[in-house]
Formats: sequence, C-alpha cells, structure tokens
Amino acid sequence: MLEIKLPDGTIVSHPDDATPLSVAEKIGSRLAKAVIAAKIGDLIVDATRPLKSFANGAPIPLRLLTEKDPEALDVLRHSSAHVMARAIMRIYPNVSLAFGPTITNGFYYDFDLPQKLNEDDFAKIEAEMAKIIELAEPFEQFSLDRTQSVELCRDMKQTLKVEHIETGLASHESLGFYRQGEFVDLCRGPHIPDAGRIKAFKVMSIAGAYWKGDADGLQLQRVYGTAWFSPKDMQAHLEQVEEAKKRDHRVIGKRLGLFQISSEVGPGMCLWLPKGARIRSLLEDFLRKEMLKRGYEPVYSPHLGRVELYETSGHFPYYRDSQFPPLFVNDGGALVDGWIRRLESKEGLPAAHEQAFMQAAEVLGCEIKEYKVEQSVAERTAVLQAWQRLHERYLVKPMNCPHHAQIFKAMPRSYKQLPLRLFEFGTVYRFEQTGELNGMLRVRGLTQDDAHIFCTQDQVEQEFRNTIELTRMVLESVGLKDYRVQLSLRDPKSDKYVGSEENWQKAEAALRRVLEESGLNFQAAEGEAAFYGPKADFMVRDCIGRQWQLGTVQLDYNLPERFQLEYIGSDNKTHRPVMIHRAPFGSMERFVGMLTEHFAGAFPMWLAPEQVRICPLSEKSNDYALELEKQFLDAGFRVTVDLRGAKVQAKIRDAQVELIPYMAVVGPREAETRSIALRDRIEGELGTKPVAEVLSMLAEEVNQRRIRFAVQKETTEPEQPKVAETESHEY
RNA sequence: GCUGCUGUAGCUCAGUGGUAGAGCACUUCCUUGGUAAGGAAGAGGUCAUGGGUUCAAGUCCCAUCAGCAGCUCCA
Repeated sequence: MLEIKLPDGTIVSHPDDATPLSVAEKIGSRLAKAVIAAKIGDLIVDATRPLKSFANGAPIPLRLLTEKDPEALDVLRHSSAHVMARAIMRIYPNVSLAFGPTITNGFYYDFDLPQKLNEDDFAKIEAEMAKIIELAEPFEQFSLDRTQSVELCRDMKQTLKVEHIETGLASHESLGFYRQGEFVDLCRGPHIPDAGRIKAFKVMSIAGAYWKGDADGLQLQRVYGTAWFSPKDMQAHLEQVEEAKKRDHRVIGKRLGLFQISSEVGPGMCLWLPKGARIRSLLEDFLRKEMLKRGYEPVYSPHLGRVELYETSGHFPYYRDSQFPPLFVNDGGALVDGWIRRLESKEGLPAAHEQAFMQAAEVLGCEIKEYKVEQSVAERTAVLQAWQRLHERYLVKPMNCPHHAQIFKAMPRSYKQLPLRLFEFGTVYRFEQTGELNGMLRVRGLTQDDAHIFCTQDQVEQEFRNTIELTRMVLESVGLKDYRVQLSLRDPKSDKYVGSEENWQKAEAALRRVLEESGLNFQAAEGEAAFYGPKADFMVRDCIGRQWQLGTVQLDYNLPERFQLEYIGSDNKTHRPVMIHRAPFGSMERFVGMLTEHFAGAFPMWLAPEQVRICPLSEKSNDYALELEKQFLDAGFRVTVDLRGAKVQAKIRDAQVELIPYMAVVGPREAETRSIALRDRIEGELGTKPVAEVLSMLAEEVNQRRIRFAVQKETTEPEQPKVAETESHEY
C-alpha cells in the first residue's frame, strides 16, 4: 500500500498501482473528471502516472490539478502543442519536429519543413486540430533506453530529435515519449489525460526561429498558438492582446503627434515632434535640476571623436559592427581601412587584390611609398596604420565616456575636487541591426541622460548611495513604484576582470551594503558583471505588468586605466580615480517610449504636452477664452484655445481623444463671473470655479507631480510578463 | 543580419489584369451652441522605388528600400 498526503494534511492509503486519477476517483467521480494533472511536491506529473515511483518511505505529497490551477493551463498548452504538431504532420509531409514548449499565454512548436507556412494555412491546421480534439484520444506515456529511443526517432525520420538525444540529452539513460494516436513525440511531459480537455485554441502566428538558438544554424518555422479551458477565457485573452496593442507607443506616438521615424531620415532615427519634445524637455529639465542640487556639473561634448580616442578606450574596433563606420577626411581613408582589414583577415590578402589596392591608392592620390609587398603582414599593416595616424578619422560617438574622461584630464586634478560629477544629455549613435529597431525603444540615435562620476575608491559607497537615491526619485516621480535591482557581480572563478582584487572586493561589498540598507528588492547575479566593474540595473514593472530595464549604475576600473586618469592625493602622490557611469532614464527615447505605453498616452499633469484646452461655447466667448489663455500662459501652463466654429461637444470630444488632462468650458455665464466650468479628463465635470482657484488647484497637481490613472491599475492578470524589452544602454 | 508577412490620400483601410475608392482628418461656407462627433461643398494619389510579363499591371513575377512579428544581437 502507498501512503498519500493530501493538501489538507490527511493521509490516505491506496493500492500500489494507484495514480493521481485513481486517487481522485476515490474522492469523487466529478473530481476525477476534472483532474488535468497532479503535483507531487513541486513536480507536475500526468494524472495517469503511477505514484509508486515517487515513494521514498514518507507519505507522497499529492495535489490534484484542475482547470482552476494555473499550472494546469500550462499542461493543457503543452498538450495543445502536441496536437498542433500532429495536425501539421498530417497536412504536410516530411515534417521534422524540433521543440514545442509553452510560453506565457500559449505555446509554440518549431518545425523544419520544406514548404513555407503562412497565415492562410492556419484555418487548415486549426480544422485538423479540431478533428484530433474531438476524438479525445488519451496521451500515453512510455520510456525507452537510449538505443531504442534513437531507433524510434530514426524510424519516424525525426532527425532533429535524434540529434537532440545524442547531444542535449547525452546524459539521460532513459527517455520519455508520449503517444497520442499515430503521433509519437519525445517529451518529458506532463500532459492532459486526453485531447478532449482542450476547449479553446487558436493558431496565432508564424515566425522564423533558429535550431537551438544558433543564428548560424538551421532556421526553423515557429508556429505560435494559444489554448484555454473555455472559449470565454480565450476571448478575454484575445481582447487583452488587442488592448496591449492599443498601448503601443508607436501607435499612440503617431496619434498624439509625439514623435516620428521617417525612413527618409533613416531607420532608427527618431524625430521628436513638438509634443514629444515637450515631454522630453520636461523630463530633462526635471533631472537637470535634481542633478544640479546633487553636485553634478553640466558639460557638453561634440558628436564626433577621433578614432584614436576609441582605440584608447577599447571600443574600437571591438564594437565595430555595431558602430557607424568611421568618417575619413582623406579619400584614401576607407581604402586603407579596408586594406588593413583584409590583410588581417583569416583569408589573407591575395596578391592580385593587393596590387589593386596599391593602384587605387595611387589613383586617389595617396600612394604609400613605404609599403612593400615583400614585407611581412605585420610590417605592411604597421605601414598602413602609420599612414592612418597621419590622416584624420572620426567616429560618430557611440558613447560619451571617452569625452568625459578627456574633460577629467583637461587639468591636473586634486583629491579635493573629487568626486567630480560630469553630466550631459549626450546623443550617441549605434548601428543596431535593422531587425532590432523598434519604435523609440530601440533606435540608432539616442540621447543618454549620461553622467560620469570620478571619485576615490573610498567615495564609491557614498556616490553609489546617492545615485540609487536619485534613480529611485526619478522613477517614483513618474509613478513607477514597482521595481527591483539586479546587482551584477564578478564570477569568482574567472580572471577576465580588470582592476585590483582589493578594489573589486571593496566595491562589491559597498554596493551590496548600500542596496541592503536601502530596503530595495534586489538580487545579486554572480558572473553578470562587466569585465570593467560591477553594476546595478533597475528592472521596472509598468502598470500592465511588463518589465523594462531602465536605469543603470556601473563602476568602471577600466577606462581610468586606459586613459591614464589620475589625481594628486593628500599624500602628494598620484592615484587612479574610479569612474561611475550612471543613467537613471537610460535614454530619453526609450524612457519616453516606455512612459507612453505605461500611461497609454495619458501623461500626468506635470508631463502632459498640453495641460489645459479652453473650449469657448461659441465665437461670442472667444475673447474671454483668449484672455484666459493669457492668464494660464502667464501662470506657466501649457494651454491652447479651440477657436473652431464647432459645437462644444465636438471640442470636448477632441480634447478627450487627445488625452488633455483638463478642459475649461467657457460661455457667457463664465465670462460674466470671471470663472471656468472645469472638466477633468478622468472625472468629468468638476463644476464652475473662480479662475484663481483653478490656477492654484492645477498648479498644485503639477508641483506634486501627481499621477492619476483613469482605470484601476492591474484590473487583469499582467499581460506578457516576458521581459518586454531588455535593451541596456551600457557603456 | 535571418525567416515570414506588409507597403494604395495626413490617418485607418477597401480595391475581381480593363477609368483610383470609403470613413476620419484638412480647406471653405452655413450653423452660435452648455460637457465625447451639427450640416454642405471642396481639395487631396507617380498605388514605396526600379525592372519584367501582358494589348493592358495598384493587381502577376524579380530586385531594392522601408515597416511589422519572431529569432539572433545589444559596450
């Protein structure tokens, strides 16, 4: 007999061949029908899995999973992936299966198949799935040893599965399979008892994916689907997907006229339209003011820097592929650049090409006399590099740090000047792959709210504390209160890190201490540090539950070394400072894009590009409306008057659609009493108030940076908790 | 960068190889009103670009560019 412990603590005895299903049957036949799977401890298993294998002396902790358990939905979706794979195999010959896991809100399956699927095929696939589901055949588990498994997969012509068994699963002695009708798949499970449990499903989309994530490897077709226990649930989900789409900053940005990406300017190049620029400048002004309070000093630096500057910093040519190519003042610059790269390439430079290079140099008027073909590759490269150093080459700056390091070096520094905090809203350019570009969230030209703090090792802790405080203050000022910090530390086993052991230890301990005393939710991630120093990244959750990596603080032992930065200490000796990179917003583009989605375009009063729309009842009231506009402008508000010959209903509708926080409706009555019939975008009519009262009430909302949401936050389960975008603007 | 899809008016989109369409926005006129759309008229197009097939191409084919989704990448 098996001893089984139920969730309420009772222990029941069952025969040795008991399964979760048989246990459920003992409790009641309705429960048995509802069982989807079971949980033994933390392990989710099939409802038909014999419990005996989990016996270890103590009573087996068993929990039956029904439709109500979130874990059951995952099981359902994984089974749905099998059903979809089965359907696709029926429709198309020569399908090779890859992996078919569940994801948030659904599942996918990767296939290698000769014909290209497209959306028109979905109906066919869904129809075939429906047939399979209707038959409600059971999922049957069985295990085979390695040899048998490979044989079975070979027989079924599942070459990817064979490969996976031989590589990824090399350490497994026995392998699990599931059979459902004619369909057999290598699978760990668990599965629903039978396909009839799938009550709602839909093939969602198709996309490319790589076998085992290798971009150079085989490209597969990935079919996404979703599955639910009821059509109603699925409907709700599909509506929510629509809702999330409506928050898309690209859609809202266009509708509200915030920004534009014009393909004529270039992909990934963002044009800030007046309203978007308004929001950005409000954020910049706010942060600038806070930084000035905290002892930062503004600096400016040009958008270009000599290539040598980035050679010193180590960014060139290391990140060459994601930088815009260098600008050459001399016609031969690009030629010599390509020449060197071919000389240094694995394939080497064929003699014929070398002759062509030399001729081209002559044509361009930059013949390099010292260059001799009989010299070694190293010597020839050196000659070309010597030429390069004599001719100007510039890089559009991919980061601001080298410039700021030069500002530090502009004069001898004393310990008395430290910490030196230099800040700049610095625009940088990165040549991101075209497929990575995404609205404002991933662009090729971006402005970092960048600062570099140069300090002594002993000042690191206090500077880090101040930076954390600033970042929190910034996030909370826009209503982002749900965030955690990832503290990235060294991998103790690796020796790739620059900087002394002692400094690393001190720095890591200091960062940890600050985070602990801050009471922030943080987690340390060993081995995630950059080679040049530990860092702390802020992971922020927006109002619909998506996670964003925003602000970052990074310690750097590398650049001070490379740029030979030094200061004179109290001991009259030279010392090397520590550099701290930090950016509370990350980049203005990304932050405003994120905020647009967070607020769904309805920016709070302190950030709204237009705060008040004055709506005169008719043209008779236009004069009073214009008078009011002046009063609002004088009081510092962003206000416009709707002077159109339209009805007030239309004016209000337009203001609502434009998400303007307040509307001032004025007619003869208000003009008479010097008052305003105030309307709140969220609450509706607030009644008629004297002008002075409205001005002070709205000013208060601005000064307090009050955040008000129209709908209750998180009314539904967070959509897509997959990390929404994890771009980091690291240095 | 890879795979797939898409590209028609400012926006959202119809469009069957045979004369380029709608709604909203815009302009003008009428209307002068009380909290989410008053009415009428007008203007607006090299159907992304370049080739090709065809008597005939927005429509079919190819290439390029751009956008979207996913993958890979992100100092």
